[in-house]
Amino acid sequence: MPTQFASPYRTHTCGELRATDAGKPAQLSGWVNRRRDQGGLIFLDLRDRHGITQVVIDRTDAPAAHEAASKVRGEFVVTVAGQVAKRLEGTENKRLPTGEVELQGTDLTILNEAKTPPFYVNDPEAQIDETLRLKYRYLDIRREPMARRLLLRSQLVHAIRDAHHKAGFIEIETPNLIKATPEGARDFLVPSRLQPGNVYALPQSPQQLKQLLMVAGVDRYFQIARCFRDEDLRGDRQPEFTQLDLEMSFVDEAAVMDFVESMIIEVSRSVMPERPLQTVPFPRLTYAEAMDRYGTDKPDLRFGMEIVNLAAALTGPDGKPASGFRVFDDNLAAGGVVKSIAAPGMAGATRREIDELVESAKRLGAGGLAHLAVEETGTVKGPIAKFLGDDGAERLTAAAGATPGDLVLIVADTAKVANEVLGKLRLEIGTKLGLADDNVLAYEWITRFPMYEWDAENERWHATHNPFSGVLPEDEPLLVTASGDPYRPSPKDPAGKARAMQYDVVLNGWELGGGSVRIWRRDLLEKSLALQGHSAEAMHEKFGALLDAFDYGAPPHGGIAFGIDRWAALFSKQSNIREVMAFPKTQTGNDLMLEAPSEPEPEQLAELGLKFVGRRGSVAGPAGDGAAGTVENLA
RNA sequence: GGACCCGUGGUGUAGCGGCCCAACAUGCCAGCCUGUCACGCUGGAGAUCGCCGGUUCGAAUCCGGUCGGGUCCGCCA
Repeated sequence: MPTQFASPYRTHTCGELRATDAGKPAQLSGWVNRRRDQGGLIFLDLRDRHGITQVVIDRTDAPAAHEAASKVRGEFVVTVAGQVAKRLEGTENKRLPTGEVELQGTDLTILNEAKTPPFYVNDPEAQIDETLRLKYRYLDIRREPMARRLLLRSQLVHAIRDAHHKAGFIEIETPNLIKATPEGARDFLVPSRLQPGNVYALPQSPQQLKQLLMVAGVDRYFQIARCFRDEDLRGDRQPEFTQLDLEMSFVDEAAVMDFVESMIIEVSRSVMPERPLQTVPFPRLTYAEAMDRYGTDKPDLRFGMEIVNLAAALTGPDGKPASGFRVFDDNLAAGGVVKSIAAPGMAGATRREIDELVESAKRLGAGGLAHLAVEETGTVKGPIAKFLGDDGAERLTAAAGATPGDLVLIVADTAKVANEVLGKLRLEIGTKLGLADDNVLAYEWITRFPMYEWDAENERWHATHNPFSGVLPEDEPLLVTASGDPYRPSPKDPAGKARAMQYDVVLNGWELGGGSVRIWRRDLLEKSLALQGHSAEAMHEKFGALLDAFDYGAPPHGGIAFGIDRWAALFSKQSNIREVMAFPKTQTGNDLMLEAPSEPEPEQLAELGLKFVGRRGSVAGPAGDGAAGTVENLA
């Protein structure tokens, strides 16, 4: 009978008593969820994270307990001893797992009183201002929805650890006080007291450290790692967040992806057994395919509505554009594309709905948005139908894959713009029509990303994912510049066409994780870093440890990193990762509960050899002069 | 750095130029009630409408600024 939670304060939790326990003595402790005072009879719903159990206290049977119970209010912490009893016929509560029984309390002690809480702790449905939830996070977590999500997150992390240990991974912690890396996001800096004038940086990820662990022969490493990035916040971005970070030695892309996919499947089935995996094994799309068919590198595959290229349906037998509609023909002749999506069941869209779509398309960068409705009879209607002719219009909607009832939306523009606009419209319409089943888990791989994007401002190539990603073997000859000197990159370099051994995991349209097989040869890494604008001296200054390590025998290696917060949010059907973090920050980086960030003590600054040359008020303090919060070093 | 939205008793909302020193629900307090479970009934307290300034005879309501929160772009894997 005693559970793992049994203690001097309780024999059971508030979620476990059942009819079979009737007649047994029991003691429960918890928070008062609700009190119903019937006069001579007081009912208390006692709550802990395991559930709710009804306690009944009878004035004639237990006068002292009744007296104490009459003083009890919501959120008081109490302990009640008594006997478990089956409820009277007809008074069972089917909505509670414990609803067949009640604890007939004979002794009640108030362990702690509670002020009236600032919001309804006992109402899981209540809409509460997020400021209040964050300020009183300990009360918010007491509520069922947050408690459930944090439990789910714990189960997720547990399952991840299990899967990795089983597969021979070693969990290794890497430091949080490391060296600033100029790559990627802005670093959080931590001034050093022992060495005034110098700073540590908090890791944006353990990337270099895990590669060094591979050189160290660890072979298979993983970590549930806290990462820090000093960038502006979003619903899916916090300044500190948690990654599943892993790296493997003596692997190619397939080996990493195979393990990761099996790990994801195992974790998903164990943590979310009731959520079906849409496709197993996971679909694999190249970056180029994903952009072509979905207009994004993280397509939501829970619904179709793919982007279709209409060129073939618009050209005549001579291969020249001949649709009859100038906008299409001219754009095709100029090397552009004409692409479409078919919105199911939207043929009857009102003028207003269509105007809104056109408006969206223009806002997203398209010159315009043409549309054709395929009526139930098969007749094609729309403002551009008269240019295309009956035949042309039907050929076009057939090519678009439209069936009766569909609305075909067409963009004529460059491939880049057309894909992007239609991709976003696809998402907007899919959301509006509820095409995505929110119960399904649709994982997919996106592979073969371009190695680099041209950074016009800094005249260099910029790694699309991570500066250490390896190039596909067949593209290795492309890692050269037009000038022949890797230290003089230009936008015309063949390197712009090189593809990386890079793979992303996408879940329901969210980028869950990304990784690559790394460059593991010093000469190749130096070449790639040169293309990325680093001089020989600079790369040694910034990545010296890794480059040096490669001189001592680096194995081929690769890995991946996952956003644990996003994974937990998707499992919880939440669109905001704050909902799966115990103590998140606001969009302006404030912790409303602890009131951080705050002003340091002058002595602390002095010890660090720092002084503020301008400041804004802290959360608690008054607004300052608004000058930038720059720091001057006194060392 | 920019755009947009929100801010009214403890909580969630209504009111959007005079009918409002503000309404409704819930919560809170007191009393009554021995089978309730969102218990019920009776009574009561509680907000000068985020803050500052302006327009107006008159501002919760209109305008400007500011603070706080959110969504998005830039930024960021």
